[in-house]
Amino acid sequence: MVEKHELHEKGLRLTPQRELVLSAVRALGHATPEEVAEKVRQTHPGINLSTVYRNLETLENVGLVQHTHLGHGGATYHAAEELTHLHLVCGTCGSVGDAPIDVAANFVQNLSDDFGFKTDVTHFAIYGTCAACVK
Amino acid sequence: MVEKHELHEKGLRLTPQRELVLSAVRALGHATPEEVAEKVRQTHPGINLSTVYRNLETLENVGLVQHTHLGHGGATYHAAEELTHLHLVCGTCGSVGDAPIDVAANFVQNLSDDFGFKTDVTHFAIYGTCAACVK
DNA sequence: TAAGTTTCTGCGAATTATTCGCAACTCGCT
DNA sequence: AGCGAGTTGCGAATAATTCGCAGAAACTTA
Repeated sequence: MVEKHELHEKGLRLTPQRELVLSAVRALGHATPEEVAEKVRQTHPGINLSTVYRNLETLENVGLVQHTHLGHGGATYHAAEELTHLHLVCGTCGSVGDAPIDVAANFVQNLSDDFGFKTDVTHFAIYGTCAACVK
Repeated sequence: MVEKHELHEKGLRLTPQRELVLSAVRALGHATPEEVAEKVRQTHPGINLSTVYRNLETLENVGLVQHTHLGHGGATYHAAEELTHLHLVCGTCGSVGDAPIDVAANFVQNLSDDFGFKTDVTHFAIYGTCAACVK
């Protein structure tokens, strides 16, 4: 249980709810708080939405989870281990595709060279139209 | 009055409120609905927030205005003419910097070639840390 | 340029998303 | 076991955005 360590280091506890939220995020790939709650409730109906919100926040502080803004309103969360790709959000159908980070390597380099801006590639969503919707 | 034409073509009307919202967006560069409303109210206090929301939406449909998600929660709006730059959002200080579109040209090309994904460069925000905060 | 039609506006209420306060509970240390 | 601090559930509080309506205004046409 890797996460136990991370949590205890910061005086935090490993509760069943916290574990469930984390594994839901891992299972879902990327999901909104609402979706995480729904997933968790499939096995543990009693869990409160507030708890999900709070745990997502806590897990993010610890670095086990991270969030991204995928366009519309809400944030979506990912497990930290899976942050090895970009998100391609389709404005037409709403789907979220993945692309390896290195497609952006050049771009990130440009921003760094020209503006001193250090891009957090994993945190941003790329907006456009997916291949399926282009037709 | 260029916008009159755009509106009438789609059976829409040019109302004072609509004009005010548009010029507020143009004056502000980029702003949230709330900020637009505030700006408009400096000269015309009676304007309703709902009206601002509705007009931003309408103006966007017509193509005079466009919105972007700059990270946090809400959308921010820009005049269509000014959409010639990317937005570099600093996660540390919250500032929004600009960069010319062509820094991303290569990146956009990659996504198109490799994934058939047509990126809307003007619509997304790039998240990271600005030069000032890197130090 | 007056009348008619249809889109807008203002307003308040309804939604949706997220956060808070608090008492009861429980995790982890001793 | 027992204690103290972090957590949970729950309901209420906020914040952000959307809706429904009735009256007001903007085009169109004659």
